Amino acid sequence: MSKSEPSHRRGQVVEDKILQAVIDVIAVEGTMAVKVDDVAAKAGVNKTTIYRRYPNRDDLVLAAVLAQADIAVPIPNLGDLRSDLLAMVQSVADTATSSLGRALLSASATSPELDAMRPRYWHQRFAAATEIIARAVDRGECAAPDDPALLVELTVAPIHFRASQTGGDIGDAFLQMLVDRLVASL
Amino acid sequence: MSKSEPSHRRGQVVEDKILQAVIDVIAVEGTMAVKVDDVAAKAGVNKTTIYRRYPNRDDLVLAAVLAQADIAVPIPNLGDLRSDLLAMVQSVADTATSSLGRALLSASATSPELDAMRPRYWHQRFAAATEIIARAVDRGECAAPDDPALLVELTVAPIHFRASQTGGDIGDAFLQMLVDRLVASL
DNA sequence: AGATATTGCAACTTTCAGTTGCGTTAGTTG
DNA sequence: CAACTAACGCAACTGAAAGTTGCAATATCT
Repeated sequence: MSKSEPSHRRGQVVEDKILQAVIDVIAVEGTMAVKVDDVAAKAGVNKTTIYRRYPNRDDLVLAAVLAQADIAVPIPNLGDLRSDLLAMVQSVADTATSSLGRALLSASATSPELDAMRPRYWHQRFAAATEIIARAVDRGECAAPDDPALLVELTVAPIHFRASQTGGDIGDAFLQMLVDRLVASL
Repeated sequence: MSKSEPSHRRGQVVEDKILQAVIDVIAVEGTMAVKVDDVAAKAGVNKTTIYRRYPNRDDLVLAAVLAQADIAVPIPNLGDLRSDLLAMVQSVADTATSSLGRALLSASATSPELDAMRPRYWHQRFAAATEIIARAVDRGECAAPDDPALLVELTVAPIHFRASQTGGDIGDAFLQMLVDRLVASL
């Protein structure tokens, strides 16, 4: 057992630099613009080192994205259902309009691995949101809904839809309207 | 006036073959799988000819997708509100799940033309859907809503959301639920 | 038929992904 | 501190696909 971490690693430092370089590129030019040679240069690392850690370009991009997505989605806790929902919905709107968010969440034009990652990301968010609702139920603010995840989904979808498709305005009025509809159905 | 089309063109025929070849590939394997050499082969045309018409690969794909997008969205008229809405919602689901539709509607910052086209596409669909509702109101099936376009938007968004983000199931049950919620709010 | 635009063809260059062998550096252990 | 070893740097590769160029062949219009 005393397997004292066979880690010979100066690795973690290098890995962080690499993934950060990838994220930097994605945020500005999108996932398609990520070139391994460029990443190596920006990270001050040799191309070979990258390929030693990630079998191919797609896996590299995926790892970077996952590292970003893993920063836990905060669960607002303001003590009031409407406030919590508004904070969460605002957070969704922020990522949906940020260039990094758009790059990460744009379907197609990416790798199958990224496609597989999106559902996990959203389930994470849904879990956070249902937690909000569960707390409100505990406080006696409202009745427990049949399918809280679905309600959250129907609330979040229009935000992403406007951001990625219609280009419609995503302002306070819109977000409040969505929250109102969710609360009304409780 | 007698500008008798300086067209020396045997071109239109060739152009159609090229774009059709691109569409064929997209429909099966997606936009990423489109290789200029392959397209040239499938279209029975030389690679040079393609590059004489389209400056680069992206513009070629874009041209093919835009040509497909111009086919008008049909407005179902089955004489019943629920039936019309279901048909329309089903049509949205079909395009959202087809690889051609995904190519059209995926938000990739790589083509401003596509970005500009998406809102128009959806407004066209919204117009068709509000037409459906307007007819139902005329028939006395329901009251006229404040903002029919918004209702349609909230109905369509979850479909596209599941198709492009969560990968959630888009079946009859889901579509009917969406339509039910729309009808209920009339 | 003759002029001209369009296409075919082949041999390029360029870019980027991914690989390989070997030398070098930096942690780990005694 | 010395030796061992994993991780890294370096350079020169291969391979696939994008994009280019000059010239010959062919279709279309007048």
